[in-house]
Amino acid sequence: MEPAYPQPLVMVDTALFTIRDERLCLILTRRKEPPFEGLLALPGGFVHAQEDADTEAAARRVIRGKIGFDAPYLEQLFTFSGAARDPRGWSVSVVYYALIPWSSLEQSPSAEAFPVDGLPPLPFDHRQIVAKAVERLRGKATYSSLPAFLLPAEFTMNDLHQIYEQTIGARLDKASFRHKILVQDIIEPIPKHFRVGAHRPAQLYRLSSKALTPFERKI
Amino acid sequence: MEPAYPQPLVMVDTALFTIRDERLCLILTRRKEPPFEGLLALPGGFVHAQEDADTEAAARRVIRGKIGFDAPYLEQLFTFSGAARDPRGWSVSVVYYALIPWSSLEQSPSAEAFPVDGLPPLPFDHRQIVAKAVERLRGKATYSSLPAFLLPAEFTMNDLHQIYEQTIGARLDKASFRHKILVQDIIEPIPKHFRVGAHRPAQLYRLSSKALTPFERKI
DNA sequence: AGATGTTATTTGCAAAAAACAAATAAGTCT
DNA sequence: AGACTTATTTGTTTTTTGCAAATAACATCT
Repeated sequence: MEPAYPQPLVMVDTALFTIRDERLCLILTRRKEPPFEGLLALPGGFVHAQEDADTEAAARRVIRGKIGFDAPYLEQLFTFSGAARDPRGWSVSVVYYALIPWSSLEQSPSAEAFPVDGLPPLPFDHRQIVAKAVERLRGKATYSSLPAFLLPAEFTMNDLHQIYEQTIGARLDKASFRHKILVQDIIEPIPKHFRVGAHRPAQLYRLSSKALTPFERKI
Repeated sequence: MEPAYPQPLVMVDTALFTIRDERLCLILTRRKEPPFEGLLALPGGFVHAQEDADTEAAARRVIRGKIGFDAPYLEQLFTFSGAARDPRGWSVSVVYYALIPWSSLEQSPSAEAFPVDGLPPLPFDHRQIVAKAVERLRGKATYSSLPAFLLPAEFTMNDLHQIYEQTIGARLDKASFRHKILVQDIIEPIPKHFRVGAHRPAQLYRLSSKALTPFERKI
């Protein structure tokens, strides 16, 4: 009934996205133990069947340990497995990705953000994991409000526009973008709230309750 | 270094989709061992770190054991975990879903297909797994050629149209559908091949090499 | 105060895509 | 041959996009 086989190692890893200086970045952590001690890597750890309700709870524990609070958006990405990915033996890693506004990270000093297009060498199969995470984020950005979770609670249409351009990695027409976003009802203007500056004030928006509904699309 | 905790059970489960009598169905298997002996369930099994290169290899092994050949389309769906999902204790199940043309299933007698909207009671958290698998399939159908993998190698435009309607669960205009599919280049007509019947013959198509590229879309 | 610079937001129009309705094509069956 | 049925194309209307330019709103400078 119980399998006679030795059990594989079960762990979680996390890809924590943020946008700093208008660039898509990942939070990395310096490993304090072997293997790969001293190297920068994705934050992760073993799943403790006693304390963790499930792997998502384990991921949340890891993230809280790293940045000190919960990520506004967290989603399971993919499960990586095999004998080659970890020198300690055959392992399974359930990977989660999260979106975190840089504004909330600035105070936690332990969190260092590295642009995804200029990452240092990563241990294990973390390079592959990052590739998959970026691909997923890009993919979802084209038909959902995901990128908005990289912004603080209040943001302007331009903030949103820029963050979509960053995550998708392409130029988007301003007028069309504005129209499509408003039609989707994923954000709502905050009455009488504007960001003031040296120029015309910009309307501030917040996510609406429909924010997580994927955009309507039919084949 | 190695965790002091008892290791969780690691298994794979599979959601095997097919279309029979114009209805979206799942292949279920009757459990031969406790727990839930005798009940119908998703095909699955333990991951054997020795024989399975990774969880995808384990899934393929399970599928081959069930239907006797490889599925034309296989993709990781999600990893379910927790103490409550299996009476034997805390477990992780990496779930894969596959698309299989009914035509290739008709000969293997062990494969029984049940319409997804009329499934029998399922053990473990298999009900949840099914829900997630259907959701994923529906989602991907709106922007990819996935449903085409439920068809045999040669099919008509009407076959394809019906299968999209089935998986998406909505009506699609025939003329628009035809145009969009052809523009995407995911299928190609087989020269001089037609399905003949009591009426006007229908052009036969096959998947093109671009079949797996998701449709182009911008926000 | 008024001119100027700069960013935000709206408007208008041409082009493309989609939805809808209907006609035409190509066989079998009687 | 004519009726019937399904496949495929065509045409028209409506909606969405892409692009360019105009207008709005403020701070700052003169």
